[in-house]
Amino acid sequence: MAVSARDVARVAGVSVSTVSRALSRPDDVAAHTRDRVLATARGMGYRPNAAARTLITGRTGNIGLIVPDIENPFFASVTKGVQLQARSAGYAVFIADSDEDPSIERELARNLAKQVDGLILCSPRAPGEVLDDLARECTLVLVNRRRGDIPSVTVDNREGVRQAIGHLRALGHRRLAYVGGPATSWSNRERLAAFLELGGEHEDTEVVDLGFFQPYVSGGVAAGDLALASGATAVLAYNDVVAFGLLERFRQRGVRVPDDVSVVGTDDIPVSALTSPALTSVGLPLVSSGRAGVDMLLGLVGDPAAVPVHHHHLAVQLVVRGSTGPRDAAARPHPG
Amino acid sequence: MAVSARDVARVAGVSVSTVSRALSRPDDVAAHTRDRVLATARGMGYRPNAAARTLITGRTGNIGLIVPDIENPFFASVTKGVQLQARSAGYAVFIADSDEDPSIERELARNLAKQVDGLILCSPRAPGEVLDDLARECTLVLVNRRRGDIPSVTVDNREGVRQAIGHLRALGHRRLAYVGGPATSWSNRERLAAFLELGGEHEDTEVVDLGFFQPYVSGGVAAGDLALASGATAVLAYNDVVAFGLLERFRQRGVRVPDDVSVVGTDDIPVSALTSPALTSVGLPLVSSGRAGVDMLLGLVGDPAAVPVHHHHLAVQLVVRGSTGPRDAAARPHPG
DNA sequence: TTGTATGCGTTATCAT
DNA sequence: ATGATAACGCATACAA
Repeated sequence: MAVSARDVARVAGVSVSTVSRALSRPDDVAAHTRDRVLATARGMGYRPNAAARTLITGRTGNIGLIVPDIENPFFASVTKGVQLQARSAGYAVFIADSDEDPSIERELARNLAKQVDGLILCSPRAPGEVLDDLARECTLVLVNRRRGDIPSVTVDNREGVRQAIGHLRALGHRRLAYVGGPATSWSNRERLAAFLELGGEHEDTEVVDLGFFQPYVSGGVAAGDLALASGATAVLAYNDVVAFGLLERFRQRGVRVPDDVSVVGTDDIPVSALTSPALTSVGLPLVSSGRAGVDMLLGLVGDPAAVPVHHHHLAVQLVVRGSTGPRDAAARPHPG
Repeated sequence: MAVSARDVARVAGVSVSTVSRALSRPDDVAAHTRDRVLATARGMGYRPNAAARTLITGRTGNIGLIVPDIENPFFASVTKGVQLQARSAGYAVFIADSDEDPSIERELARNLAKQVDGLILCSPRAPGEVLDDLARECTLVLVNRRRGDIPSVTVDNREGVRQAIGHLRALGHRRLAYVGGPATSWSNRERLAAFLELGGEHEDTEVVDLGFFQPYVSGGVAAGDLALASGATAVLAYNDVVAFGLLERFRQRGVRVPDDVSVVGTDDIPVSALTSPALTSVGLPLVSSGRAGVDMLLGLVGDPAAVPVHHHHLAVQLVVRGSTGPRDAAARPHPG
């Protein structure tokens, strides 16, 4: 059986409340008593029972994180950030993987809600109304999504698209295509809108929306032929994984990247530096997003009177690698 | 404020005990009473307080998972398996990321121990004594590592090495090199030993141990030149990420894969299918390992009298892709 | 400064 | 079959 505060009290010759105080409010107890109690506690390997403490204080010292797929490098990186920041603040983290099924995220959230001080929701595809409901039920922070006044951490998708378009135009590309993610994805809606609007600002540049695709390699493979048929010389993909699918399909078709067509991904997940060619990508601060989400959440739970409207918008930075090149590269000599 | 069993009892016109029973042991309550109570509870949005329940039952309904780095695809996949199996069993999972620092894993484990029914430890590098200590303090299952009588889920590393060597010999390779992971890694010790022993069984085949390397891309990059200098025509890497480093360094050096040298990775993480060339890899059942760990753990907590010695050894399967080819390929014409 | 007493929300024991 | 009551381990208000 585990050692309780009562055991420590008995051995140290004090009352349970003194043991409790010695640990949670050391200043309220005499120095010598405190030292003796703490020494005894340590010697006996005493660890306060979290359940009992939670029952009375109402605080758990835990936070919850819900992601669609922990195997997806995007969410793995966000999770990393959450982990790092939570630990440095002394919080433990529950994590629930919805396995890409938005319909169960609500239930997962409610299950966790009772055991955490707050919840971080990284849920690109859950219906907005579900987010509203959950925000009413528990302390909530959205990551990579914004919905009304729910506290959220987002990235500057519009600026990312702007950088990508600027980069491609500087390389001479004048006909650009966008390979979208799921129609229900919040980020995709933002990026698509930005692509059409910002692309349309240039008289000499045409933009093509190739439609919605699954956010997997298969989605990119499926979009590959459409991209070629569109006449675009450069393609921006919803995310890096879709971009990998494009690279794969282009390779199958004998289309060279970047000589024949340039490809830009989004997210800059760690593996994007390793493909061949390495992927030019709109770099999102994934780990930082997780950290910022924790900071925001702890700020909210720390001060219940804090203004519930809070948004954090993080900067993005295009990372240029081998998958983008000049439009006229095909006309120049190349190895092989 | 949240609705408690007391509130439900008042509304339903019964006692708290009946509310409790209606939810946890429905058979002990009259059908019509039960239905009324359950309907009321649902209507009021009642969710039992986990902390209070834990306090009296001693069970949390949670399990803990400790991994060195959630951003590493290997651990992300294991985590996925843990998630899936835990959820299907109605358990929530705490996850702690030690950020590759084995010295804090013990503390992470102890922090979690109080809030979980059992712990899954995926810790390739923690000292064995730490594992022994933890196993004494809480219900523990090791994944991808074996230590004494601590319940564990492992994969057949030896068989994996055997398949890799067999594959490479079938392709005509007779001088094989092994690029190791960290000296402290349990898996690496297993694989290295198997490599030296199994390779030595063939009169006509030489095996070379290139030493220990960091389990990152940088480790593979660092090993690349040694591999070439060793005269080996095929290289087996500690894991896929190290193999990526080899591919990168070989590309820099103008060495073609698989024409000039063949490369085999280990783990078959999802991204290994996406590189160019795609990576031949000893496929480990990562998701299944996580699931098996949960099964084993729940078996242990379900029956406290269960025999504490339990091991699960999972099969591996070499996945052949583009990074391995015949030894004499260089002599044949090739594109370019 | 320290001890005593109360209660957090639930389950378990014992009456009824 | 149901209700009253104690107990889980701790934190806190209050008394000393």
